[in-house]
Parts: sequence; structure tokens; C-alpha cells
Amino acid sequence: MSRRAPAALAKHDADAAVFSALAHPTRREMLLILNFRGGTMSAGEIAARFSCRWPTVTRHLQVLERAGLLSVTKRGRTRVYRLKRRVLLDALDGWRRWFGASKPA
Amino acid sequence: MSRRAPAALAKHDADAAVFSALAHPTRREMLLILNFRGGTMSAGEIAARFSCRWPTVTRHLQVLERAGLLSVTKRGRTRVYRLKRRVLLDALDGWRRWFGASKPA
DNA sequence: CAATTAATTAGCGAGTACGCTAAATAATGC
DNA sequence: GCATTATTTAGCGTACTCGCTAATTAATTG
Repeated sequence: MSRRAPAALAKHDADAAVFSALAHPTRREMLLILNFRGGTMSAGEIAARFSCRWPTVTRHLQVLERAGLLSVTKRGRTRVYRLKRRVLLDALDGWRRWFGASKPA
Repeated sequence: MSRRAPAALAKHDADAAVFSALAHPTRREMLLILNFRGGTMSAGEIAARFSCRWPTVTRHLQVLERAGLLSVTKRGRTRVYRLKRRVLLDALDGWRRWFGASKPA
């Protein structure tokens, strides 16, 4: 086994936006809620589940989108956000792989 | 399958310090370096690998320690930091399990 | 086309994060 | 005990985060 961290740092940097996005509890909760509700929700449906105001929700969603964790499509006057589960899982698993053997869930 | 996120939010909150700690690239790199070097290093050995000044390193180490990701023991006039791999893995895996099936490595 | 609904953008203020230098503490060695 | 080595603590400035309210854009409806 290597004693160095060769590709780790490059990988690491690529996931920077994801880890920054995950730092805020509201954003983690948004990902969970999106996940439990099937992966797609309108901005309004999301906003309804949080106590902060709509502009604050919008900004959190933008952070998640810029991190590549959500995609958004306009449908009429609503905007539908979709969880990009694979991006989240890849970032998490990619990071996790550097530490210890994978766990049998 | 449940449509709600019951224990997810509690679990989530418990890992808040870990996710905050992981938000900074230097701290992620510290965890990687500690991992690749066997899990224990003195503050000085760690500091030597980063371009920021020693007090800055100290503070990052404290953040990691408060998140439960490192433990520290005094040995003479040096301080030895130890990676608490299990805490990191549990936080990561615990969060990850809410999303999709376990990965096909 | 005026009004309503859905959501964003603009911009502000308080708090936090992160870098730094200088000073302090703690253990070791002469 | 005085100097040296290892590390932390104190304190400062800049920059970013996150909440808010007010104003704006865009699509729908009467």
C-alpha cells in the first residue's frame, strides 16, 4: 500500500464544492427531503418545509446546484429541482475510499 | 419504503460538526495525510506539510479535534494527533446510507 | 392588459471563518 | 536557571456566509 496521497488531493479538490455545500444543515436537510420525496420537487414545495424565507431557500438551492448536486428545469412558472444522487454518492464514496475498507452496509 | 425522514434529521444533526470540519480543503487534506501516514503524527510533522503558518495549522487541528475526528495526547513537548478513523467512517456511512443502495465499488 | 402567483435578484447587517504576527506556555538541555 | 524547541493563545483585518426585507422578472388567469 502506498504511503502517499497521490490522486487523493486532485479528487479532493474536485469535490470541494460538494463538501462546502454539505457544510450547512439546511442544505443537508434539503438533500434528504428531496431524496425521501423521490428526487424531484418544485422550489415552492421545498420552501414550504423550511422556516427560513424564500430568498434564503433560493440561495441554498443555488449553492447545491453549483456544487452539481441538483439540476433545475423550468416548468411554467415553477422551477423543478432534481437531486443528482449519483454526484452525491460518487463524491461521498470517492472520498470514503481513501479511508479503511468499505463497510458492508 | 418510508416517504419521510425520521431518524435522518437527528443523525444529521449529530454529524454537524463533522460536516463543518470537512468543509475546508486544508482540513480534508490533513485527514488524508494523517491517514496515509498511519494515523498518528505530531503537530510539527503536520505543520511541515502545509504552507500556512503554524497557528493556522493549530486552529485547523482544533476544529478537527472538536468535531471528534482527531484525538491528541501530549508526549514530552510535542503533541501527537491521532486520526479517529471510525468516527469519520461512521459519519460518512451513516449519512450515505440514506441515499440509494450501497455502491458497486 | 391588469392582477396574481412563483420564484429570483439586489442589497444590507451581523456573525463567523481564516489568514497573519506577536506573545505566551511548557518541556528539555546545557 | 537560562536558552532552546514545540506548540498554543491572543488579537487583528479581510472576506465570506446567512439571515432578512424590498424590488424585480416571468408565467398564468380573469
